[in-house]
Amino acid sequence: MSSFIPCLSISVLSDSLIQYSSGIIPISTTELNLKQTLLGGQSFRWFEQSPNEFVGVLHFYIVRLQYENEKLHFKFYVHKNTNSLLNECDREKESATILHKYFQLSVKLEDLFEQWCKSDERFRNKQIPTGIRVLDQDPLENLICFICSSNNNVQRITKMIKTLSEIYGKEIGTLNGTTYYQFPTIDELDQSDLEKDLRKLNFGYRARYIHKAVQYLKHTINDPSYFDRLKSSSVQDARSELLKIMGVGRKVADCVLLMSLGKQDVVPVDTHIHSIAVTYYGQRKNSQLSMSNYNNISSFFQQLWQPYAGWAQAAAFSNELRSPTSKTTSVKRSKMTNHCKFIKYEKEIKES
DNA sequence: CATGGACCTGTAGAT
DNA sequence: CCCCACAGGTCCATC
Repeated sequence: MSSFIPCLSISVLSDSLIQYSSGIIPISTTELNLKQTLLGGQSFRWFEQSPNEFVGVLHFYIVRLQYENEKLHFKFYVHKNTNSLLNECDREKESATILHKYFQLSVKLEDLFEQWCKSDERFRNKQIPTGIRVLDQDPLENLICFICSSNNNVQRITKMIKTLSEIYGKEIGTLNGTTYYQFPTIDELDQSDLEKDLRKLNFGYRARYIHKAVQYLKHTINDPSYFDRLKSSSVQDARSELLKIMGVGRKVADCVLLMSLGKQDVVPVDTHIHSIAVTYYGQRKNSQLSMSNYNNISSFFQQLWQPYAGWAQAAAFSNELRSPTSKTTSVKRSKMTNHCKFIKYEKEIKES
């Protein structure tokens, strides 16, 4: 409890930046594992300043979070020209509300865990960490991030998104020597040379995807409430809409559905979840991730982990991720469990 | 339909 | 030091 205050006293703000609010949200470690949640591969906009301290950008705020003694400390910063009519107390409440929504704190993770333990022995045997929450992220930002994620690693994705924000997003201010930028809006990204420019910035073939996606959303869809519409659509309808976007395949679509459109039961299947299915749940080896295969694995986990299967996926996934810089590979895989379950499930699928 | 390549870039690890 | 495989996939062309 002593380390937080001194830490804050040394923060240096640029002239353009002002502290907007600060406060505390009490929350247990079983409900929130801050590091795994922020850096576990669902968001690419958070940076670890020191152990248990993170800085990122939410809307037009720079947000600083620190977890200590069962409490989430927060501080919000804004550009000085962002005028707010709220008094200090209301700003704190507003900030807490933003975090409450972002971390989806009305979802009780401990209760979900209890449910998952009943159906999955890997949860029961404590092979899955607690406190990993699915973040409710901005749809456009999430979409672009996961378009960038294809055939890529977290380190590089994070760098690309940082670059994208610096080039196209509005500057917020400089905190402790680092300048932070808002994620660009669709209008800010709507530039004729976007692909060419992104290629220069080493986005690779994803430059074309992003350019096409922006063109499509801005000029073909041209609807500010597009993502809101998808939120209130069924999973199937929303997914088939997302699949129309260049660079968005089934996996990216499912990530957007889960992480920014509130579809809590969707289980995105990537190489890691695929290999988890092979290692622990008896999926056939050497099977490539074909469409029917994807459907099988996704709906298997959906059944196994309901409700909020996507949240269980995030927890199960968190151990598997590794950046190319880290030597430590994922957790050692113990013996295969649940083998029979998957075989049985496959049979049931065939019969139905 | 299902399957196999190509696709950008950066880097850890082996040769 | 050079080479190569691989990192939260998707698109496109052929069976």
